[in-house]
Amino acid sequence: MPRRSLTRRVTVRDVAALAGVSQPTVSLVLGNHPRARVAAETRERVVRAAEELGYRPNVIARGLARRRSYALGLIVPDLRNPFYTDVVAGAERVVAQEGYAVLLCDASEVTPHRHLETLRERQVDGVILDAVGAAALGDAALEGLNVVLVDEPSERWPGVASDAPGAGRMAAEHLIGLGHRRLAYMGPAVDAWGFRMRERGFVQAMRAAGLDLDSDRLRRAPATVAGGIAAMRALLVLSARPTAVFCGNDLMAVGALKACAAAGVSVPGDMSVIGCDDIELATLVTPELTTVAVPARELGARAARMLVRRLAGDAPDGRGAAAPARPLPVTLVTRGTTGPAAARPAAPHGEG
Amino acid sequence: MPRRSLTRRVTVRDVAALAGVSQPTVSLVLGNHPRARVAAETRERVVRAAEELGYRPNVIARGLARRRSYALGLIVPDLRNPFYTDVVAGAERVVAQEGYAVLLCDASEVTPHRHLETLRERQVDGVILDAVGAAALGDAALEGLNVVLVDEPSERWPGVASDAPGAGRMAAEHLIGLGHRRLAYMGPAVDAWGFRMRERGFVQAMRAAGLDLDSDRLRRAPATVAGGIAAMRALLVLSARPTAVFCGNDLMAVGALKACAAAGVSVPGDMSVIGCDDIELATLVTPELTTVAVPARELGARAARMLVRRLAGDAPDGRGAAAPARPLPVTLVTRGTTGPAAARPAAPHGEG
DNA sequence: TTGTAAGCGTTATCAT
DNA sequence: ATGATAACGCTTACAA
Repeated sequence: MPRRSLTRRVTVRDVAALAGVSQPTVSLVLGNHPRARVAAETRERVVRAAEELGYRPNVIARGLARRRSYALGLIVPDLRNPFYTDVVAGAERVVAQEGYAVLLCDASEVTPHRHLETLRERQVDGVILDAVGAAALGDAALEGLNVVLVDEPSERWPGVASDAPGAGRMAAEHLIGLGHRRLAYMGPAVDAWGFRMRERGFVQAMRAAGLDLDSDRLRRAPATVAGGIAAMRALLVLSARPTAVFCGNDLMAVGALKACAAAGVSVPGDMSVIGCDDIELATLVTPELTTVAVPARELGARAARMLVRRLAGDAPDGRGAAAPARPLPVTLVTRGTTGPAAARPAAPHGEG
Repeated sequence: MPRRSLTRRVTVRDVAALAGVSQPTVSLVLGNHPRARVAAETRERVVRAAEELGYRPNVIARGLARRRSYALGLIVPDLRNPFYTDVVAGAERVVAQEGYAVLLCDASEVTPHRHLETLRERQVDGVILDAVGAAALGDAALEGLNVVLVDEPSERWPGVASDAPGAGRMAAEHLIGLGHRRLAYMGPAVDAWGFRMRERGFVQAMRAAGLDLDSDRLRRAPATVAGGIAAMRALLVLSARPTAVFCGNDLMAVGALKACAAAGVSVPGDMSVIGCDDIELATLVTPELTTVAVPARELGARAARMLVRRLAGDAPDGRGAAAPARPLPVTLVTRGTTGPAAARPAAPHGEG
């Protein structure tokens, strides 16, 4: 076999030589150009030569010449949150099909700014930002990049979003429908559109039902399990303890559950808990978590498709969100952590 | 401000022009070459010019010239398993510090072969393979690549591994120490070193204690929650039902827990369950999962360091595992899902 | 110490 | 239909 693995890399030149054609001809044939006008017989020879030599195009070189890297950046808030790995999976698949590579960036390890910097240096053709606060990034950070936003609508950049206000509304209506009147919300302080809207939708639906969200019952904490634990602990010691709580995401909700268990508060007997996202974990806790399902994969896939399409359409720096795609619907998933409000609200437990 | 964002990209040439020096000089200064011999005053001018123009090096072009891409591939079995996202996080941090980018590949979405192909085309400087069965990949797939293996020791490639046999042994000893005699194991059928060794260590420790692993009590299923559910279901209907089971990883263990709950089998009362990995999820189920902790981040970090070092050392295709680093220690984490064996083994439950 | 020239592997624009 | 030739942006001898 004519493997020349340890020697020099095989280039178009080698292929050209073997096929007995000029080097650019090879490029024409192998560049899978749709309508490359080259004689069938020539093409045949080239292809065969390439195969025989085990030729692999050098994407780097191609990128340099075409002034495209065929690489995309994808920045997510935290890969340890399964929700985002789902978004990634959705995007990755689409993007791979189109021949792009993905530079995955975890904003919890390195700041978005630094990531953007790196991505720029690597000449990415575009960037998907998922809930990393694009607005707060400053215009310069995104200047000249092809950007698509996930879950942070903007006038400036196109993107896709889930129906976050709807999620909050659904949570509230579900709880209120169960007879709860003293509701609470926990979510992160970060200025992320998704969380803000979930909260807003929740509050609005409460208002619509004539209920108020006392400031004591609005807890700010990181959108993690630990944050959920902390927030729930704070809620549990309130003199007017809520009977139900909506958590900004499932991770927090699971933390809330843990805190209840630790405090001997029964769920959903004494406390109803509802999350948001519907990650796999939601079905792994006991009781299983009631939550509002957000289509993570779909979010990722759509964003990717949108970006890829834009790149193909040669809109190098196209401003403005095109057709402001309407939000992806979310759905209530009733499971075991929400139940009817007790006849009379439970008083704070004594210790023991 | 002299921002020329929408115009042509800023290149070394522009910087050279503004600084009034030749283009290679700029390259010399900005290429952060350790001992680049260039007049302090010149360097100063260049740096200032670069800053003023907002110059950003084009990593692609640099790669082409240096015949290096400063990109690494990282292939993991499944990003939905938090264990692997931890490995990724560990690697990512190290690698980012060294100025490399990571092309993340999920072997559950696309075959390792295709990933390798893509990575080759992108001229990655090296690849980290985590438990994707490098041995079974065939020599050609890895030929000419700089490879580091995680959790699959090989004569051919260097790598790092955890003490998988030790994990199995610890699990067995823990269970046996609690008085269990009828043990079971569940793990995937895939030919992955880690799982094989966990199993082997488990079985050996049983033998050492004069116990046998009946084939009925050796269940093969995917290393997922669903797999764990299926495997546990099968165990529960055995006439000689085990009193304790070691699960190949935590995901399976959680599945096992769910299956027990669904069947009304109390854990650890009627069944002890021990997992392996110690992912965050282990502390989120009730009762919390007893497991053997494997240092995921550390595995990723070490592999990355190993690879980066090799690349720096200019060992383009260095064969052979260097110092066959000894395995990273694992530790038993006793939590709530294991307990003493019941005085007399529980008979299979009737229905009701 | 600095500039000149050549080249990295491709693609693109011309003539032919 | 094909083949020279010139980029792409940067690095790296080697010459000045």
